[in-house]
Amino acid sequence: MQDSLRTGDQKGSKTAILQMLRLHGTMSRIELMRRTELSRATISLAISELIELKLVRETEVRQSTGGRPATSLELVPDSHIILGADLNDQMWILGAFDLLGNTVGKLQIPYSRPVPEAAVQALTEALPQFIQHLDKSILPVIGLGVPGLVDTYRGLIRSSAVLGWQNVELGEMVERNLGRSTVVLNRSRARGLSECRYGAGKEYDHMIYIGVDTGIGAGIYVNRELIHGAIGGAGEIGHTTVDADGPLCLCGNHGCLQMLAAAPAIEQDTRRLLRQGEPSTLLGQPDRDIQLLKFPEIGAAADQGDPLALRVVEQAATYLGIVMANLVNLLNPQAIILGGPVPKACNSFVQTAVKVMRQRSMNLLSAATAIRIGTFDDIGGSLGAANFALDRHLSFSHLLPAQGK
Amino acid sequence: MQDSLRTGDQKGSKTAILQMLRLHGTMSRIELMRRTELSRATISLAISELIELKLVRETEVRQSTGGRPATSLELVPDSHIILGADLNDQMWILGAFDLLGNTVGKLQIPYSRPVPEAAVQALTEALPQFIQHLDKSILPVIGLGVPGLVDTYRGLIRSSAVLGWQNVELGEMVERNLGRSTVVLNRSRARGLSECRYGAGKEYDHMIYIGVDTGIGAGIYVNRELIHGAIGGAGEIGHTTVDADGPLCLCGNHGCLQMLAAAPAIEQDTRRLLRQGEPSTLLGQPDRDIQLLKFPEIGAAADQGDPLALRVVEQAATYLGIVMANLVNLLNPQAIILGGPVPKACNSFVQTAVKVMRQRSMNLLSAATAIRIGTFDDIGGSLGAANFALDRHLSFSHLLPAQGK
DNA sequence: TCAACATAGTTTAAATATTGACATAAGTGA
DNA sequence: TCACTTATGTCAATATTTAAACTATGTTGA
Repeated sequence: MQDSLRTGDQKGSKTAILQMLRLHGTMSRIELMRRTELSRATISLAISELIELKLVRETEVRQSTGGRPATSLELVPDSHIILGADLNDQMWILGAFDLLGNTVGKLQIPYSRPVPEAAVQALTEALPQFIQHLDKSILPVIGLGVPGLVDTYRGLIRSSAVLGWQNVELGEMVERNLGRSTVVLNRSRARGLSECRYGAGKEYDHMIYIGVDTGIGAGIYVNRELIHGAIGGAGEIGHTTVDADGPLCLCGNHGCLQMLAAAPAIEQDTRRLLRQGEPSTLLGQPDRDIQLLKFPEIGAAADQGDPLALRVVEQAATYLGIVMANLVNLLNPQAIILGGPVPKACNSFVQTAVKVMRQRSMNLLSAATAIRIGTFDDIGGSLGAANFALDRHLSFSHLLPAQGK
Repeated sequence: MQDSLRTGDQKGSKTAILQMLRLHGTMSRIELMRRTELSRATISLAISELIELKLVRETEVRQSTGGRPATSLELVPDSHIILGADLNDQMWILGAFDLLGNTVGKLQIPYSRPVPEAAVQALTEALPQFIQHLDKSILPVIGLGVPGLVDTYRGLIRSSAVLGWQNVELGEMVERNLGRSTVVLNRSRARGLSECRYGAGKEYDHMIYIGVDTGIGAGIYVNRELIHGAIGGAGEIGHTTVDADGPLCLCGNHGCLQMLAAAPAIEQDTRRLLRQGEPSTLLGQPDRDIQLLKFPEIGAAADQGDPLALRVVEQAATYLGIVMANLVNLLNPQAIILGGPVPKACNSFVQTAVKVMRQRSMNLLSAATAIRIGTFDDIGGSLGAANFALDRHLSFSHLLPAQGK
């Protein structure tokens, strides 16, 4: 788990090419030449061998640009399988994926008690049967996306409010039980990585993912790779202070973003206003239990113009928009991907957040920033975690014929 | 100017070794082996040749750790010279540096009129004489650190409030006049790069530089390299919104950090309170012209316990501290370097900013973040710009004997 | 004091990787 | 059709990298 910090060795043109195709998708030989800074001859030779090895394949012949048309190349999707899992407080979502990010297997694994041992045991018991179905070569790594602050370099969950765990050496526990190299990262970062490589962000080299669910998490991607920071904690956007006098957060500070803009905040504000007697279509039948009102319904009401819901949603989205503006000024991303159920279920939330972001960020930077809604649902975390594990561990050395150790 | 995005080609062990020594400083052969992921043999051979070429030298023999002691290696400082310049609204500060970051020449070049042509002309006229003194090999690049929003990939100043310039193709202008490859970047990012490589940040791989002067700018460094973002605008921290109802900024938004925490804000607040008749040691003689009161004096008064000055300084530092806390949560840096005259001249400013930062960021992340005061004075921008030019352009291919093109 | 061990660095032939230069392929437009 | 453009293939020549055996220089403890 505690490899060096570098992602993917650059040794050998074949490795470099595979890495490039994995991170950036389809490319022609000429494009590979430019991006890898290798010669045409080297690329040509290496590609022949990789096609021979059935790791790469030609797809379409493109439009001519005035000469011989280029041929697109991509990884052969069904040559190898990678595994990833996304953890929440009730279950794992385990996924198996090919090298193009397609899901080839998915399984929900509930665990009995809210303790690390139970979670690890459930995963350990379920995995053998899960991978039995997959007759292809499964790479000997697994990535785990978990909520909370994770020291990725040590596979250590430092602290997770969602799980109620502290200092859990999850990486080592799983590695011992599963016998495969294990990489642990924050699940928002994992979900963002799947968007970055295969989803809404796949056109962008520099992007930020923001997941809005019961909390708010983020991932920052530079050149399609995740930024970690000192201990793997980069991206804790949910604890950005947006209102110094705001409500107390579990982290000990006041006015953290996720106390003001995540789904629970929207639900609470809505209930409070309803109790104060404000009119709203959300009341419906008179015996309606306000306590059962959940976000999807509120978001839908806002999109349909219900004034109360709209007001609450816009308030929350404004906070997010301010943080997004700061992100734009600070990191100048090509795109921000808004993921998670809240942006997906509520268009007015997104509209407001983006409007505020555009207002409050520098025009020149804002103009260079695209906004997209996340592509993946609950499988995104597993896909991203699996990819991250591959980033960290193999760099395809396992796929190529052995030459020396 | 519009090379590929990659920094430094990885071709050849010698290039990789030189790059490693340049970015990370002194290292032994074994450490180089680990960080470059090359074999001992390769390192050993390459180092021999590099010593032969007088590009690398052995320095001390270290303490033994239970076996043969390692020998430290570093770049030979006086083998080559790089050039950089830092622009403000009145002059260039031109510098020449060796490969260890030592200043071997410095010159202030005022320019007559506040237009790009005059600035470029002044630089063009002064340079030949400046480099005449330096009898060593001067690498054919120059880096320019300028205030404002810079599209680094195009050498274009998009917009600079300090200079009053818009869409100036400075890179091309200078390149044409000087006949050397020119790289333009924001000067705060340049100043931070000098701290990152040679100054207060040289122990850290992941750091953030914040310069507090008449404005506030920043640079973000991951693995000792500058993060650019989509158009080179990453680091515009001065326009972070910290008080949505705050004063109007030149950028068009309200409550930007640099309107509340930079030197002019401190000066204005102090004057306002003095005019309101608040007691302070700053008044001194009764005929004192309040309008002439400048930051260094206010900072000194705050450090000596003057209540008015302290109050103003602490207010400004609190805003900065909030932004620093957000930076810690968002990027999890190993260190934040506070540069520029304000932190340097006023200890209480720093104390307060750090205190607020520690309060408002996640404990686990804050505990991993060191705070340092910048090392360099006005030469830092030139040094950083020169380094950045080397990062972008040569990667030492010019230093090694030619083999092919 | 000396053997046993630990860490750092060198040398060699042999294996691998990369390239320049030239050849070929497949399109466009007059 | 020819002249031109862009993309790709081939191969001998060259450059780089490595495994493995060896040398060098320290510590530790009987």
